[in-house]
Amino acid sequence: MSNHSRFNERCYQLLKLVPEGRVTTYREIARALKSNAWRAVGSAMAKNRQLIVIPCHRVVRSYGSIGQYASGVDAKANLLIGEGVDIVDNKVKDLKKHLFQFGH
DNA sequence: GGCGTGACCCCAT
DNA sequence: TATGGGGCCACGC
Repeated sequence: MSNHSRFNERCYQLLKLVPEGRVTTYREIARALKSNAWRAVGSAMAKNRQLIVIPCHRVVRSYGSIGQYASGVDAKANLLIGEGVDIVDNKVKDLKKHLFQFGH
């Protein structure tokens, strides 16, 4: 385990584990890191410049709202829909169905 | 070495 | 059912 990594990078590594058609939440990532820094997780995503390598479009809010995205919420919604996630009015229709958990 | 900021969360009106 | 406000943490200046 490299606890030497920056918090941001640990978020990215976790995010890479989320497969297509699945989503996770800012809170789940923080929880997986044994932290309550959901805020910091959001900041980490915002600073992500490698949109292709790091699929931050698969991160949504706890209530299912898709939140924000560097290229706009519409792009985020379309990407998710393209992966098979049901999106209605910028919200995940059935979060429980698509939610990927890191095993806790 | 302190302070503001942000792709958030949740409860109380 | 909609909003408001307080709280949480890492990062950069």
